[in-house]
Amino acid sequence: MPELPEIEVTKRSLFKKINKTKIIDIKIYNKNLRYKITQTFYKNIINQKILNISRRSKYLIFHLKKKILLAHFGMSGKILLIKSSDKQIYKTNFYYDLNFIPKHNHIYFTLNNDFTMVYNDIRRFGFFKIYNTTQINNISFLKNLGPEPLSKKFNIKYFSKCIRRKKNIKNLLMDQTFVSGLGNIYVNEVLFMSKISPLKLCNRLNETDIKKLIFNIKKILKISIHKGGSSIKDYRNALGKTGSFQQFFRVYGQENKNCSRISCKGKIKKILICNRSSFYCNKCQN
DNA sequence: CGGGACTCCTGAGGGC
DNA sequence: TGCCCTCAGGAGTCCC
Repeated sequence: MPELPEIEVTKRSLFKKINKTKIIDIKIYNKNLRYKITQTFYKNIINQKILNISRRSKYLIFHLKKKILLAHFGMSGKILLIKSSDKQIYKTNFYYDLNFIPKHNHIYFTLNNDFTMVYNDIRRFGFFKIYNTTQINNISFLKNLGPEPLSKKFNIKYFSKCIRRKKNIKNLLMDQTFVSGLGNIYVNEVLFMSKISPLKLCNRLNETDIKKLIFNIKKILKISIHKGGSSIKDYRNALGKTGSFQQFFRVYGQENKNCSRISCKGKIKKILICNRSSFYCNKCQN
């Protein structure tokens, strides 16, 4: 599920429902995520209150009383809340029945307000890790991340400093140390909106290009968050609702279709860049 | 430094 | 129905 908008939408629904609650039970059904769940996982976070829930890039951060619980969803991870006393609303599909443990539900966190937070991840590329609160500024996964794309730090001055590298723009935008939170879908859409080829080299971008890229990155992320993220296969927010931004994709997954720009007679092409699919219009993206 | 190939893992979908 | 192949929102490593 995992690019910035989907994590942000998940964070917001979690914040609304389980912030300030206490973790009163943890059940681990599969320890083998991206990193193995350690023996001390349970004892480190049991009976701790969730003081805050935040997001950095594609990471979710649970600020507990004594620990930091860091989560990353990989390619297919998601978090779902089950409310045991309100099955009428929340038992909308197989993820939601507390009496049946589906194959890919790996961790259940029972909270003291009747909600259970379930981590589901088909491919198990996601992970949970625990840190001491004093380590918050020293977490390796967070330390090297570039600025948040929606922050003021991500501006023309910063961008201009980074484009002297002889690298293509697709890879620069995918590089989490340059800007953190963009993934394959949104990079494709941003480049289309900016009329820039994914293969264009960074050192050939002019100031207009940079302005367009920054503007479209911020705009597309904001719209997607507003639409509840993109549900391509089965992304849901923590309350089981799908997002709708996938209806607005103009290039991602649109191979061989005509370009959606009225005046453009181009076709959407698919190429591989660093083994990831890149979709672009062969006419209007240069 | 940069990028291509490959890895982790499971499931969906297409072709035959 | 079944088998085989390719591909998928991430990200790290190895190699040239």
